Amino acid sequence: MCPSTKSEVIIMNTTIRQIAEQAGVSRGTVDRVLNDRPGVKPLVRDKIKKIAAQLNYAPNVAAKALAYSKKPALFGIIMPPEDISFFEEIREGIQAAAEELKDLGIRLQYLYVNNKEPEEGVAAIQELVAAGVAGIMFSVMDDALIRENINKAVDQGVPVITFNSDVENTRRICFVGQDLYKSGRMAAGLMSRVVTTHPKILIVIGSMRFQAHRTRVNGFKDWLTDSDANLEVMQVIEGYDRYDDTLMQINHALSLNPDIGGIYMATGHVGACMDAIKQNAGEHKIHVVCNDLMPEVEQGLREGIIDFTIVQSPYQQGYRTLRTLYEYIFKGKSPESEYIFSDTHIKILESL
Amino acid sequence: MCPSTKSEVIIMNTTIRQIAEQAGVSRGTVDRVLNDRPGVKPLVRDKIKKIAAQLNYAPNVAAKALAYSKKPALFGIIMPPEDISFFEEIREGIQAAAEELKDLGIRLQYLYVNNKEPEEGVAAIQELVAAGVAGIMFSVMDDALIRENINKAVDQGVPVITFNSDVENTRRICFVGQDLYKSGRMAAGLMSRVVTTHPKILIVIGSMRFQAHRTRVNGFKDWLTDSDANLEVMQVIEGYDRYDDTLMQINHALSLNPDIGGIYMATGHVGACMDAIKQNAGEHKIHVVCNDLMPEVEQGLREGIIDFTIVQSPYQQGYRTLRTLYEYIFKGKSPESEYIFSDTHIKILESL
DNA sequence: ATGAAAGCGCTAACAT
DNA sequence: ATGTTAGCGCTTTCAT
Repeated sequence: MCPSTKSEVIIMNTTIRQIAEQAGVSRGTVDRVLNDRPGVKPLVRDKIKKIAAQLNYAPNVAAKALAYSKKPALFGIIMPPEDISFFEEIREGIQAAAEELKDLGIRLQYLYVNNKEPEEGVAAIQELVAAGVAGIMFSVMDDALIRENINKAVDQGVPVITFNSDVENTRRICFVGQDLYKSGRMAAGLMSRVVTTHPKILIVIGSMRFQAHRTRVNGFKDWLTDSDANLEVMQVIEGYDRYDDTLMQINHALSLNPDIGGIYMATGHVGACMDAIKQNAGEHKIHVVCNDLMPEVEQGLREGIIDFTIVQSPYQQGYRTLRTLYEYIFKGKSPESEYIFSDTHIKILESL
Repeated sequence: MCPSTKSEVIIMNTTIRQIAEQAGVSRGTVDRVLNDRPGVKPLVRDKIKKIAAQLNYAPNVAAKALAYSKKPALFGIIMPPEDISFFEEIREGIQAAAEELKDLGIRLQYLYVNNKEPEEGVAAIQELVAAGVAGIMFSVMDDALIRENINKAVDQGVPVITFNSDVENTRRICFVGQDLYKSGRMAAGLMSRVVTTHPKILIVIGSMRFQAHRTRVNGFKDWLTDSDANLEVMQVIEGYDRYDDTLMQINHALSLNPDIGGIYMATGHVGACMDAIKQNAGEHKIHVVCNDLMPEVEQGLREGIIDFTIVQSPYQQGYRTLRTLYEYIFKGKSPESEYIFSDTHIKILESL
């Protein structure tokens, strides 16, 4: 037999028993220290912590899971109602992770809150903390009240991970979500490949007041600056996610500039955009690049109105958030980075 | 507080103890039956199996892991050497899954074999079976000798999953790999979006004798038939993965047809293709769509020679294969389908 | 052929 | 403040 190489790594993990022996205490005491439970003299506590660090201790998750199996740790999830298609996909990712962690001592508690009222989000956090959750996954729009309560939860020993939309300037352990800037850049790159004859571009968003919307626009514009493509952004339309406003403004822009060759629907009402294009069908094709994969977008791809859509792997966001929280709580492993970006992918009709 | 819905599912799993009680035997006997160990009267065996099925028994992985922790189950991995970039990514996926399964009672054993000699693959299988592996991940080119030995392993109770390249007509439990046909279709869809003025297309592959290569070509051509795009495949070039052959043939084709507007590098020597294009630079741009993300492709994207590349998530292939094998062995869960396709994604320069 | 029991690493309840 | 011990569900060894 030829160059068939072998590799076998035996990892003998350290146990609390070993730590206990080295420290000259019982395993109960070690357990107390390692899980920040009260009732240990500070001096002993430090000693044990030092030994644990030295021995590179990491808990055995199987053993932990088994011990927890009668009374699993509760993981709280706060997010908008299921009937939003984007969040449904996130939820599928969460469920997939939960399935893998099924026997590993965890239980989920979903709390669906309206994204508009911070008070609901606050109430949800408090309810979960009171219920004794081991950690929280949180996805509600930023707000001072929310920030305050996230920090309060953390102070009470309940780690929080934000996902999909971040709540910055808090002590959440990390954020799992999309790379908005990158998606803006990719949109520009795609646009430059399909828009050849009519280089004037329209960008449509909800509002420049939202950081998320601005970031995509910045990504798009920065790409134009960096590249030598001759595309030109005519106008950034704010449609406030309303059909009428969006339709009217796009109509207006298109009638004023019949030579617009592309529209980047960064956010906002896709249906309105598609209708506007239908109403203004001219001699040349108007190319459309947008984000996410809502039903209207799928429809647009099928009709050939939308060329590309850039998706942000919502499934992956759900999956990674739960797993990251699990690793943090059960293995004491902090995420590598404060920002965990989900993959940014391009989809066309043939991808479906 | 408003419409905040709750959901909490408590899953009380059945244990071998319960089965033992219901069957009026000891847990040891149940364990023997459930793991197909010898030493149980057929009558008792059937009874226990029936009860287990009725109670919808599934083993608790944490408990199983803990019991195995002193002597973890060995998972064998047979694949081409690490220094192939595609397989390195697959390996990263395998390692990521292994990391998650770290405390769950498994250990990996890699065997790197040359993809060209079936005998090496056979020897590897036999070596692993002799070593007492619990299951095998296998990725070596199809061959009668290989097929025979895969079946032999299965007969000896060692489940096999093929990945990346399948070995058909065997009793492997499933195949994890790319959807070649789909990637061919997507390539055609992309081509139609960027090739506008010069609709003649060249397809370059290694050889039509390989099913994998044919399948992509078929996907591409079928898409053309189904759509009303006016693209036309001029020629399918077989370059046998050799630089010289590929370069010469493409050069020949391009000089004969200066109006070729696109090349689909389905497989084969990308570097040769890029050089041919440089040597034949004409008035119009020749658009290139290819597969995978080898270093040359990345280079091509940066130079603007390649428009799109379609990737098949090798990382995901590695990850999913190991997890699927684990679920099969430790949870007794068969994959939903015989074919598990990794995601097919489009990448552009801005994706990198 | 089958039963009994020890042990895997950790938690939690009880004892000191 | 700290030690002791009984599980958690499964595997495995030793008895019967």
